[in-house]
Amino acid sequence: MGRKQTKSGKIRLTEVAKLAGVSPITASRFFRNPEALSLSKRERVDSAVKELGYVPNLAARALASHRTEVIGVVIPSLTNNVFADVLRGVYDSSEGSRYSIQLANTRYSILQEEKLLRLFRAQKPAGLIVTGINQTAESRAILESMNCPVTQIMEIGDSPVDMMVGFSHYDAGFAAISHILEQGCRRIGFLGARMDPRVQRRFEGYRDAMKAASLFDPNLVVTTSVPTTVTLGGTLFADLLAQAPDIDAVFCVNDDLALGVLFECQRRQISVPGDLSIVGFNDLEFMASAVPSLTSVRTNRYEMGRHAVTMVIDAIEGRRPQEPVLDLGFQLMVRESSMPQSA
Amino acid sequence: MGRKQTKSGKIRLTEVAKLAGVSPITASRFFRNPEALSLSKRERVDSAVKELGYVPNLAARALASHRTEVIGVVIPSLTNNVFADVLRGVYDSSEGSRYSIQLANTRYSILQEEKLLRLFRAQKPAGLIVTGINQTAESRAILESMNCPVTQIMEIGDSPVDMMVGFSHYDAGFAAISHILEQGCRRIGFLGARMDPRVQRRFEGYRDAMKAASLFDPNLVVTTSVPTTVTLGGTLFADLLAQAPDIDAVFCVNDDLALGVLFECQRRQISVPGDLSIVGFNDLEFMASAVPSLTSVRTNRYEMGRHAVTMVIDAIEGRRPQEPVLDLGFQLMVRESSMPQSA
DNA sequence: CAATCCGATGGTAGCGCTGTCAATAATTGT
DNA sequence: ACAATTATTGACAGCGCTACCATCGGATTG
Repeated sequence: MGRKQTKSGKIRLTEVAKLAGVSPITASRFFRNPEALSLSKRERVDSAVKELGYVPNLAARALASHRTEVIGVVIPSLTNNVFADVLRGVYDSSEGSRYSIQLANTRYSILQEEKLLRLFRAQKPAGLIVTGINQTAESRAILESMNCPVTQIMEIGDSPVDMMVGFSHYDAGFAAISHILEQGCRRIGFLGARMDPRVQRRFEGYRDAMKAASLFDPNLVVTTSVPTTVTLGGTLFADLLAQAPDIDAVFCVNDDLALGVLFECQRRQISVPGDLSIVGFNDLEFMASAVPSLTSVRTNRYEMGRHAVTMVIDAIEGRRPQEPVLDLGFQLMVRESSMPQSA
Repeated sequence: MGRKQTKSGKIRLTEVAKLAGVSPITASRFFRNPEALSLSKRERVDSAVKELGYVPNLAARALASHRTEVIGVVIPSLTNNVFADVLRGVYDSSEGSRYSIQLANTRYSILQEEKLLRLFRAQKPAGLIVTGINQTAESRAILESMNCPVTQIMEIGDSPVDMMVGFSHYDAGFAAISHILEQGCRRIGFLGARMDPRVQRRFEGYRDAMKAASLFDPNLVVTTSVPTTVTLGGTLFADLLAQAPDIDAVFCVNDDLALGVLFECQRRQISVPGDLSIVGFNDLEFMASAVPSLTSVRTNRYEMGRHAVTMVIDAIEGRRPQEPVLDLGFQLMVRESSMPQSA
């Protein structure tokens, strides 16, 4: 594939153009808008590119054209499975397009997010995807000044910076509790770790559902700011049991905690769902596989990633959606762990 | 922070220099090597930058300096927890440095990898981190021609492109089997999914350990090219039982499979470790939490990410390690699932 | 057949920054 | 005190590409 690029002769667009017998600008157009060339020139440039092994210089392109083909993606965590799925959607959607993805990780810090956005600004990205709706005022200002399409993902709210894809965590939390209540449970515990804004809203759904049934009790709530793990699920559950020994169900803000609760139940010989119902959140793959299988709230994370990228690319290319906020909803996946009668 | 950057007046380094009363080149040095400026100029430039809200143009910088401050990272999967940990190390190490990370995902395809490397070449990254040692010849050629430090991660081998951080998957597989044999098991099954090169080498460790004990039997091996899931662990285990009902242990190439096996055992009332020992690989967090707790091989993924970045940055800045290949080893984490006597 | 339009192509002029090297100021040794 | 050295600073040119027009031939039209 192409003659070795010797030290002596750098291959620039000019060299390609010379070999193809066209002007540099025509060679340039070959990459950006090949249809604009006549067939003969297109072929001549094409073979010159291959012959010389030409590699375009992205920095020069960006400088001259005042834009890049980078879509920035800002997420709070790489370790969290939830974002892995979103990212899979993001990368799947961006592949095949001309755009490449630049990832940044806030570690759940809005100050870090602000810093990263500042960094992105220097890169003049073609588009941006950010997580959640709780940016600092400064972050919002940066986003608004950046002059490129922006999509907020994971949740939806009233005042999008630009576009949004997500679902209502409040509604999802509320729906999960409603389901548990329907199963006849009354003392429903709440287990929360890393209380980020979305988890907070799930809690509010829990709280309001419980209040509506006149069953809310602060003793039923155990939370921590520590990052989530399966082991932590067991620990929090032990704390909950100490506070409220009479619980008959637990709602966990994520599936790792739920699995930890299940293991702790096995350790303590607590029968699930006989003695205790368990409901998780996110519907990770293992939930259906556990014994008993674990109820969870399925969130369409992969689709979220896909849509976010598609919306951004469409907007970059002038095809703005008529509706800037896209609600992907959620599905309650009812399984053995919350069906006492089926035990 | 800085006056709004109005449409009319673009803020370039020139503007900053003018306001600070220095030449543009001095202002430029302020960013790249502040110690070279006298204190007074440094302060003047600093306040001019803040006053104008100057944002450097990275493309111009890259074009003029012939380099970028991007480290490319090529991994096969985003969904796999294993790489999430590596990436955490990568991002942790790169933070605070001047370098930013550009991620690319091959989806376990070496052709996709080749394509991505070609793309990276156009960006002239400052350094590169790639997964594994099984690149295509073309990929290797690209890596070698790229003229920047390269670190191969996840495993180690004989002919590094440049540098390496990892461990021997063969040794790890061999060690896991040796441990199971020591516990008195004889019919040890092997469960493998997505047989990538590293998984393949774990298999070779299994095979040789079994052969050394004259216990190898093809009927004990069940593999698939399907990506790994917990559910798949259960399915493969069912297949294994059908092939070899007399097994007394299972070695799973990763922890998801191991968890799936555990669940399947619970479903079938197979006592672990009484009837069957289980050993996983990677030592994900939940392994210690499961009931019974699950034996696994701990791999130092976070450290791998950290070291890879550190080595690359050091090499970029001229501090090459004396030893280009770094073996991070592994630890066998023996837990209840492989200790029959303790049951 | 002139007037008009359109598609294909090229010339010119930078984009915003930094490498190189020379020039100047500050510091040191003897 | 003066040369030699070292810290600071600046002038100039140009990185490789594309935006912006201008051009030019040929097709279309009335």
